[in-house]
Amino acid sequence: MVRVRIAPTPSGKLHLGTAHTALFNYLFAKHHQGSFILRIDDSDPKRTDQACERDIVDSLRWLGLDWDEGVEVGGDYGPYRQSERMDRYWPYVEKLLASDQAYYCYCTPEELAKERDEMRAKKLAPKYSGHCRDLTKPQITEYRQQGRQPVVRLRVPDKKVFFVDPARGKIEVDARGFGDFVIARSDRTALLVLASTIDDIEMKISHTIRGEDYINFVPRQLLLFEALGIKPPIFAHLPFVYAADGSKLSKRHGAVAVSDYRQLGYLPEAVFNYLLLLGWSPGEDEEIISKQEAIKRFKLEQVNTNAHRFDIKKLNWINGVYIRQKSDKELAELIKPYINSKLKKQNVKLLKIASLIKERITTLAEAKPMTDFFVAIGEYDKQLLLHKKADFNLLKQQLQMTKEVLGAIDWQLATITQALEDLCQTNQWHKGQFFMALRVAITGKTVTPPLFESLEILGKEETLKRLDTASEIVR
RNA sequence: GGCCCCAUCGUCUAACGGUUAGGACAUUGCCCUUUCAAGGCGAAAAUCCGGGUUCGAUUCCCGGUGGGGUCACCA
Repeated sequence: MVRVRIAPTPSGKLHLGTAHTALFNYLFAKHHQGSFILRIDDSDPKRTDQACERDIVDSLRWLGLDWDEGVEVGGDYGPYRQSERMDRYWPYVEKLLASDQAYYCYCTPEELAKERDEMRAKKLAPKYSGHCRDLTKPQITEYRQQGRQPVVRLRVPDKKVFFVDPARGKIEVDARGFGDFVIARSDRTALLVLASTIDDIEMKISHTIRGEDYINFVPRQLLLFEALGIKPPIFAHLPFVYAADGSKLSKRHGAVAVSDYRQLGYLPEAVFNYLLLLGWSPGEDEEIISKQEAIKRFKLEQVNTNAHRFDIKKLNWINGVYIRQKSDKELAELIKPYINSKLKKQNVKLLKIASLIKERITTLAEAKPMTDFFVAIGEYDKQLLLHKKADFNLLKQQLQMTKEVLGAIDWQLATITQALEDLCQTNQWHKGQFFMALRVAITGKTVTPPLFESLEILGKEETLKRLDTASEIVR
């Protein structure tokens, strides 16, 4: 039975990198009809923020990465908040102490720091010397009398440990490289290595799929599993997602949280699809791929282990693809939070507007600047009205005649189109010049959705009014 | 510094040891077109370097270089 988990720390909003890891865990679990578990690692109160946990939970749901067990859904292996599991770790420590696989270390932080500095000075890997490994009874008594509060260290054997990462192959590390490490603090609380290992054991995790920064963590965990006499899960590691410049994706790059992208008007399907392409390929030319298809075809073994760079342009393209796949009705709903509030209630208009802008926006937020002119027209430079060698006299004439023609017709797209095409042709006006002038008069801008359709939506009255305004400006 | 991971167009990637090294985004040319898009057809663009193994290396091995990670009573 496949059981995987993600264990984010609620110290920030759901980061794209965490979402990437969550996605791959999700796909792997679903592909194998297994369970995807959400555990919140809030063991450190200083790094815990309710609002962040809320954001993480909401963002995962928004992306469609629903978990089978965990925070807010429950399950048989809870609690799923690490802060509620703190008392579960010490018994394991006692067990290790009793079998002499772990021991108390009385060294002070100052002594340890000094030791590390010395090793660094000698260009050696800084690690614990093993000073308290085999203390005699009198020594222990003396340290206790000095009031020293001991930590607990695992007795690390001199040997190499290895594991097979499904995506990377065999990874071997010499345990002598890190020495006896601390598993419990002097106040008897567990460190991450231990807490995480025990949580995974108790939650019967079969595969831990996480960021590559944890590769160096695995040997320690393996040793812990061995000491505890428990079969370890399979460990797989995903590469990081870096910013476009190759540095770490951080706040100075702007939006780094999934919710930031949601707010900017990206669709969950698009973010899902984009993240999927970072490290996994469908192996054929088509890159737009549905969640169902991804679940069906996902293989951990074929995950690419290169570092990834986040490419906003590709995300934009994918987002545009998904926007175009929406029906007018769906898109109308989606853009509501972004557009001028006066437009929101006009459902008939909105449907037509949605169809007009569908091929022109890459994010939902872009709907606003593109549709604002339907509500009100801003001031514009009268030079904008002049296009392709036109002069103000011609322009005045064009505006006047347009107004007369449009004022006399039945307000429908077909008749509007007919009337304006005819007008342009009979007077032998330059099409580009004439229609650009109209466009500016009606919208105040040179880049807009299609003109005739926009007029229809705007309505006769407002159109004629704007033509008047333009005439005023020209005069 | 020790250890670990990684290395194909600018970016994301594909290629049982044999391909004109394929695709996508971005860039760019043309077409369509009343703007902008969308769409169609093209172009340019890559196997980090050096040794092996092999009839033949993008692919396997070794070394180098580069990038990243990790070495706490943080997570």
